[in-house]
Amino acid sequence: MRIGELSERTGASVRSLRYYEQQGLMTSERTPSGQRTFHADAVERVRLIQLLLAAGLSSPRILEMMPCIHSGTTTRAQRRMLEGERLRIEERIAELESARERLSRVIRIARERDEERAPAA
Amino acid sequence: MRIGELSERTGASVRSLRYYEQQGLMTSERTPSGQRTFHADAVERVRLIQLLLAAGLSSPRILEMMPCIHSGTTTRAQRRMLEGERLRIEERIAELESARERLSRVIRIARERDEERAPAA
DNA sequence: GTAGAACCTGACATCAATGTCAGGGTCAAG
DNA sequence: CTTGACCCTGACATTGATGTCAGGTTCTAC
Repeated sequence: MRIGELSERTGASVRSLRYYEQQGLMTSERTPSGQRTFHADAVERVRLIQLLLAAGLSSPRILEMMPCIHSGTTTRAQRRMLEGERLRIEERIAELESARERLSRVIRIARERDEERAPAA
Repeated sequence: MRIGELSERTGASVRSLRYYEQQGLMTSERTPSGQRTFHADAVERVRLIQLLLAAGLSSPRILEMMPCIHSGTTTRAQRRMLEGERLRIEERIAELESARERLSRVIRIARERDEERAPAA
């Protein structure tokens, strides 16, 4: 498929797809005229890239872990890296949960105030 | 206390504290010579700002919700805003959890491979 | 009073993925 | 052959909190 279709099917912008390729995160073949052609499994790969990018991993990091993901084989250093990234994600989740709790508290209190003024039941 | 002490006690850089003030997120008094002076409760406030910033809220948003947080009173629009931000945080958490699961799977598989090669027990 | 630490303002730099524009090929349908 | 949609490269812009530097003032301790 061409880049436009891949974009549509993944939700990634055409610009982003070209960027991913430039970062070595994915490959494409080219037609004689130079247009990119992607295999069907590129869809899955793009989704994975987006997932990891959204989790705050840098593209060099993602590049680094691509072989681990595909082969299931890792060196000790790679294992440490993977665990380090997972830890970072977990810390990030904890931060977000803490902020969510804070917001929920504010919302709950505001709701109680509101019901005081205009009892629901 | 002066800005350096507040920085130490909150972990926020002096630069950041000045920025928060500039964004209207906090206030300070000034000595006759122009140096900022903060009240003790500024520590709590900075921690709150950092919590919300870390959760991805913009400083105008945080500014907007400050009165809600302190008074517990909200307009309908504010309520919607608060709930919207909470939703965004929850979506973000879901993204991160999904990435964490993906990484955990990779790590687990790598571990199994490793134990095949060098059985632990 | 003097040295050094801490403070002030203002300005510019940073990071990384993405948006956007310019200028120009390619391709399918009429 | 022409039109319009799609593609190409390359370059510059964006975002927003924070880092950093310059040039200057203030405070503290000796």
